[in-house]
Amino acid sequence: MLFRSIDTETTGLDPITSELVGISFSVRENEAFYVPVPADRDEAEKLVALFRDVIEDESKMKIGQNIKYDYIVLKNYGVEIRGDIFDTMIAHYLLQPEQRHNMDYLAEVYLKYRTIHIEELIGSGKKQLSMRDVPLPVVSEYACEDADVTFQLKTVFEKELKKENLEKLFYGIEMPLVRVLGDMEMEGVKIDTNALRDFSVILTEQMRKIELKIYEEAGYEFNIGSPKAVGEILFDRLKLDEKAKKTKTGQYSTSEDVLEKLKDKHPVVELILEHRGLKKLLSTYVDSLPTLIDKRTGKIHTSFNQAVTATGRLSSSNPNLQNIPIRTEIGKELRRAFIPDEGCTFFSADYSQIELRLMAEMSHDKNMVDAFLSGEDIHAATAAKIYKVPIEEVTREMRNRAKTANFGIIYGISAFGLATRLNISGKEAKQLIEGYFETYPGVKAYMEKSIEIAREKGYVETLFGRKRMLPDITSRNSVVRSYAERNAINAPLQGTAADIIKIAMINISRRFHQENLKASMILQVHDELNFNVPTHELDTVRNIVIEEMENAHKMNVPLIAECGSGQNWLEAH
DNA sequence: CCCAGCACGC
DNA sequence: GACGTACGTGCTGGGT
Repeated sequence: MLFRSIDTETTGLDPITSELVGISFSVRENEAFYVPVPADRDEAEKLVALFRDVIEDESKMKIGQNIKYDYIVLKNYGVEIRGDIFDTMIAHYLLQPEQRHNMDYLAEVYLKYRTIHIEELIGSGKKQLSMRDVPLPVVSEYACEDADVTFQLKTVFEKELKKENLEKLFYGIEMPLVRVLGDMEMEGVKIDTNALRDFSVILTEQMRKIELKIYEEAGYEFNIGSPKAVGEILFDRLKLDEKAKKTKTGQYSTSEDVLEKLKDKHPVVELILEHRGLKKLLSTYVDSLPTLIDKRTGKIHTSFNQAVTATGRLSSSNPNLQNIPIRTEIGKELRRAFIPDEGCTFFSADYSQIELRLMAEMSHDKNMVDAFLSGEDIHAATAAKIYKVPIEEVTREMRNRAKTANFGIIYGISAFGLATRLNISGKEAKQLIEGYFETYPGVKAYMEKSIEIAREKGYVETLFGRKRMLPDITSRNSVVRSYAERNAINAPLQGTAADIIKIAMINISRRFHQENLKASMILQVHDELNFNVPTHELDTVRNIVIEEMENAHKMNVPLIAECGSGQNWLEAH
């Protein structure tokens, strides 16, 4: 056989820390083998090594359900899954991005077969067993079933991928990316725990001071962390707004934009906002990141999920390293704690305006294409054209409005939405949009065409054929329909940007190996890549990364990548 | 254990 | 008249 499915049973969910319990294989339908792995680490590695020829055979395709997991676990035991791979989870993600992709579901839908669910073996909740405590015949049956089902799903999905024209995207981008992501996760990111400890002390002190001030100003003590309590204080007791906005559950809304507008009415409002910001910073990042450092590697290992988002982007979890603060002065300080290894430099590169460039590229709008070709500041150039002034005479206000309009366009704008964003009247917003479409008529046509395509086919596509289904595009409910229409505009742009950076990641990883570099890619944040680079390799790495990012896909509108380096993420950005 | 509300990123 | 800008993850409070 030219391919085989493989599945590992382990002691947990995290591939970095979990230990192998067994490995199952299948090479034909309705047949599978299970190899139990001893708990003793040395014994285990010896046993796994016996399967090196099978697992590392370049000529055999390896089939797996979420095979990045098995790749990481096995690599920790000294063997590396090589050869082409076929991930059934990701295959289904390309076929039905917004459905579920777990094996139990896939087996029921595509094979009409109900699998043994893991909870039936190890239970769930607090009193969950380890897979190691499950009797051999039971775990063997379960593991073999998984390998068999995965094998059978591959037969179904390879045909579907072909039928849906998704083969290039699957075999050319998503599958090569699996190992790249696995390597990134294993590499991890180093954290300066001393810096975080100091930062925590400062933030906690500040928060305590603000807390006391809040009680003083409000005249009451209440739970500042409870939106319900905050709403009652602001609106029932202090009566800051007679017709306060309520959430759908009937509670007062105390969201940032609501509080922002109440700032002038009472000094407590700004203090509450500050308190919230600090609390978020502490609980989500400063105090929690150190607890997530892996004892063995001394680093943080996120997991990059390749089958979650509706558009093709990656997501990051446990912890999410794609939402580390950058906007506020105090928040961005956190990035000082993300550091390179000894003797290394933190290197960061990001695409400049990739989604707007793709709007220019895909719409062929002459004015927008020219603006990018001439290398102008795109927001200033947009403002100059809308307000019909020379680019030198564009004010900050004009540029800011044009910038918001540019962002709005990518998301599928409405006049009301733009008005709220810019705090201007509906009429002014409408005029701004009209000016925008006069400036970029091709963009307007492209947006209409995207919606038209969605109506005709029921889905939209990226440049690389990634689909997003939009059944709601014909809904009689205008709210539901408008939502689908915005997705019809946004998904091809956001999704194509995701495809392009994935290509860049694969090519960068290949170049690093080819050129025997010790540098490693460690993070992806949608349009940004971060690296841990031995300092003497910095010039080489910079050239490779910029070259591969800018040439990931040949376009008429140039793709530009900008970069920086330093002793931490903040300095590099 | 689950959901709502909120806040962080792109 | 309501709705009102895409895509995510994590924490806390508060209900069951």
